[in-house]
Amino acid sequence: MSIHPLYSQIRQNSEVVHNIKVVFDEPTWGANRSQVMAQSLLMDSDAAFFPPSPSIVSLNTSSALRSSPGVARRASGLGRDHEAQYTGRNVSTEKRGSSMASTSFDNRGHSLDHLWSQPVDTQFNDVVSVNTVEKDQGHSRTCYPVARPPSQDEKLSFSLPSLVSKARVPEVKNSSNPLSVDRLSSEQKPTVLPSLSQALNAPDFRQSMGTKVLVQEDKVRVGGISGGVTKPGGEKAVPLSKPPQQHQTTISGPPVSGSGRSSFDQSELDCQESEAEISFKESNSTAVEFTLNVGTKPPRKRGRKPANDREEPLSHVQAERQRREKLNQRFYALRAVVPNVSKMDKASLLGDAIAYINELQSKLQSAEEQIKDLKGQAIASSDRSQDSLSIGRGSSNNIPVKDGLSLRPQGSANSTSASGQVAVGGTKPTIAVHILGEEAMIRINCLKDSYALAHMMMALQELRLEIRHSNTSTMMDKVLHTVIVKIEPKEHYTQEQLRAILERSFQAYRSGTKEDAQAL
Amino acid sequence: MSIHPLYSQIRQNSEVVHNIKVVFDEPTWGANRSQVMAQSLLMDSDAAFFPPSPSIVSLNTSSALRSSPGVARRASGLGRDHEAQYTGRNVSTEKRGSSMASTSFDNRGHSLDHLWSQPVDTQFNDVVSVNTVEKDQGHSRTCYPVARPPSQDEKLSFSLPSLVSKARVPEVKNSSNPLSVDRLSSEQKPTVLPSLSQALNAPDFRQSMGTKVLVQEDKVRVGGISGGVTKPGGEKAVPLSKPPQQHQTTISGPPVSGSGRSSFDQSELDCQESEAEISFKESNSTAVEFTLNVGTKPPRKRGRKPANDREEPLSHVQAERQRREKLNQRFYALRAVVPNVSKMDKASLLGDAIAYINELQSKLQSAEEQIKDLKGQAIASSDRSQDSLSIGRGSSNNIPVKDGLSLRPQGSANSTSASGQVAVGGTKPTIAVHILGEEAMIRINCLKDSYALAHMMMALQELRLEIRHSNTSTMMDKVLHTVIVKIEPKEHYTQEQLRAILERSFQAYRSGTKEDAQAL
DNA sequence: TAAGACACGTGAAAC
DNA sequence: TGTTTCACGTGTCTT
Repeated sequence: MSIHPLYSQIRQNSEVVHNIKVVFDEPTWGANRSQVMAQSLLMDSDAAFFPPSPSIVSLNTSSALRSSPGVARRASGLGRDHEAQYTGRNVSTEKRGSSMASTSFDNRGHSLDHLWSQPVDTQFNDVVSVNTVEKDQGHSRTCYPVARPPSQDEKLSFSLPSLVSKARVPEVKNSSNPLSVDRLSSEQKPTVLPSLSQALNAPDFRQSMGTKVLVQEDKVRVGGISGGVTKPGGEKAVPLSKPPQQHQTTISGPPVSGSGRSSFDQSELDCQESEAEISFKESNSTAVEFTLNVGTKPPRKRGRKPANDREEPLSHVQAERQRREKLNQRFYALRAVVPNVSKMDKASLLGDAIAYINELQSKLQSAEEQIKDLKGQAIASSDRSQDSLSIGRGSSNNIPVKDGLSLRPQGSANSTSASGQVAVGGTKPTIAVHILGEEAMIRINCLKDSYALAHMMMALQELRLEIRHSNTSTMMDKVLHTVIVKIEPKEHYTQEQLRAILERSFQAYRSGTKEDAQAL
Repeated sequence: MSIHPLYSQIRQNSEVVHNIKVVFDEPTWGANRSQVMAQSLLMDSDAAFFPPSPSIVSLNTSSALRSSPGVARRASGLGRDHEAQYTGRNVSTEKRGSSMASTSFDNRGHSLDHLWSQPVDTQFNDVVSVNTVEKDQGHSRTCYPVARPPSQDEKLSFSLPSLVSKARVPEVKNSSNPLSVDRLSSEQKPTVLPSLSQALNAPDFRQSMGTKVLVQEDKVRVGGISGGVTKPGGEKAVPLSKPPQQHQTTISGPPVSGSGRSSFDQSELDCQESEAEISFKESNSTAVEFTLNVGTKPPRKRGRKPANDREEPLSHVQAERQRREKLNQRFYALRAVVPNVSKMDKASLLGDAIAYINELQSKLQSAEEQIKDLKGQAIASSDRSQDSLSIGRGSSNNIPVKDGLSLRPQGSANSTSASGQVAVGGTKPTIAVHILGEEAMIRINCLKDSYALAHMMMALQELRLEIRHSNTSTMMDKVLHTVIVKIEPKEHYTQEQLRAILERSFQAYRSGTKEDAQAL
């Protein structure tokens, strides 16, 4: 084939940018992240993970109980780590392509992480990063820094002379002034850099942009071509300066091939004219991709997507980014739940998490065994006590007894329950009682409005059943209460008895409140 | 420069493998993994991570309560998915480089994953995977499928003609006969494939290996070079057949540069002769890396690391690989300890792990409380039985609730409360309110007997705050209620307001009931 | 077919 | 100083 000739030809243009891909995508990573973020992290896309229990709660409450120090340390560590990590990441991200960029973030306390998954319209980022991605830059450079055979045009589109990536500008790591640019950015689209080359060559242009738009600049030391790119503020970025060299500029419209699954996949199959082309691809949200191909090959058709291979990678990149983000989120969440993780790197984090899980498991196991033992013991003793010593202390234990009174079956007593939540009798809550040893698990399933828990609590109170643990979960319009109470050994109810009692007293309560309400 | 000449020169050899890196690493992913394996995984190099723990415990208990369907689904999926995923991954991994391989695993239930980190002597794997990694294969292919300029030798070492990767052999996904090879394999080291080429070209040689050694075969369609590699059964794999072409074989010794932090880092800086070299790198345990470089460049000095730039990237690559491996190990280990993880991808795995940890935490907490209670109770009862056990079974135990009412105030009665928690009015419960969005988290910390939850519920009911979630935990004589309520957007309380309201109404309740009680 | 998941190699950066 | 970690873009494969 004519590889040789082509090759030499290319060689002459060795300094030319073969392919420049500019991606305008918000970094989405805030410089400083706070605990808040951690929380938001937990609740992000898959809330499913954290079943009924709001993770936050468990965090503060249970873990606090369990290992406060760890938590505290974690918290501090978390903030720091996050910050460090994210800033780090941010920076690296910007730099990645080959040139540089700085980014700003809003410090509003909400994490930007979820931006990616955000429906776009709601979120706008002040951060504009112009990411010039030369595919295979690293590789190309590594392999053949100077010249490459043109063998395939499509290939060509990917190859980029390594030389390009050398010039770099000092980057702004933290744009300290976040300014509430979020909303503004969309308006600012017109503020485009005049020309790419200009942009690229002006190390400080960023300042001119103010906090609003931050552009990574690329110093592309290509033959004669300097691609101007900028201001993707809006959805549609407009290429201001066209590279001097021959090329067709193709601006692909809004995203066409969205994946559909992820909230944002503004993937787009921009046309890739093989020869010289500028494809401007902008994600439906903020990410804009600008591809400039100065190929040596015969001009590709201008139609949509030659489908050679370009478009794929694009949305692919986004998808991958998303995936990474999600994964990282999980890591942070994990960091949050595992005590003593502090700074650790991912591997260590995982290791710690595993160790922690094992620890918990073993502890739990031993605890359960212990419980079993104790219970067996208790039962034995209670049996004994029953038979013989059975106690009487009748009324016993409640100090607070005083209020206990209301218990009266006739719910009339406790007028206070104002709500009058018409807990209609119609939907009678179902009450299930399960007695195990000296504990009973009571489950009440009822409609949300019935305030069954309150009534139940009152009933339990009157019955002098000590509440060991309770849990309430709502689902749709139903609510499930689970209460674990301690039953005085002396009084052994059967499950059915207890259930009947509860139901009655519960009903009494309800009717009582209703009456009260009506009465009032 | 002499690029042209070089280029053409290379071109002639376009079909030649520029760089072949063969990594002897066991796939480490068993086709079918069992729980057992998980444990073994955990105990691998960092035993520290996994204390005494019986890893698999709670699966059925708590989760069943919470989300049985999900669990069920997951569980069922587990077997299948795991297999699929792992086999799939395995395959893909093998294939990755460019050529092919198949792998087998022992099905004995132990995973091979930990081989990497294993001290070798203890563990031997029957599984041998020959992984030919040509760096940048994908990239190279994309760019210049056929020929590349030799520009830099160092680059060269990484580049590999894409052509190579096409031929592929059917792979054995599941070696069905695991045979207890583990112990045997160490003995079998001698069983090496005679030559790489042979091994590579014989698609069925695997059968010959029997169940014991399974080799992924690579069909490297390189010019004349076929690299033969096999049988790493033992610690040190011995390169049997050397590629026909010129090359220096360098076998680097055991790992040199351990990171020190993680228990296992068999990182190693193998010497990388740039030109033609076979670097045999074997991790301290089982991982052996075999690198064959057929460069076009002038022979680099054979000394250690020319330090031009080759060693950096190389060891870097190695290090990164190692890191990834470690991370993956952790993932697998995690997969092992977390129940119901099934097929999940990494993100989901992490999510599940987090959920599981939360679950364990809460369970453990409640279990501990229970234990405490039980113990206290036991003590109390023993005390009681001593002191007062006398009494006959007074009213108690009667089914007929009716007596429940006996409740009559006058704390006098409460002698029973073993703890005698004088829930005096004195100890006012502390109420904390935290508003987040349209939800508020209310925490009440009070003495166990004060029935604060009942009161609080009533108060909330009156305030018409919808209860989203509630949780009650007891600890010693204290009880912590956590309630999450939904706040109607229209009525925006501040935290303090809400707190005050609650406190007031709560107090009112108490006094009210108290009054009632007194009144009665 | 298109989307998701993974591993890889690489540049940058932190301890 | 260098080892190690990280994120990224990409290719491959699976579903």
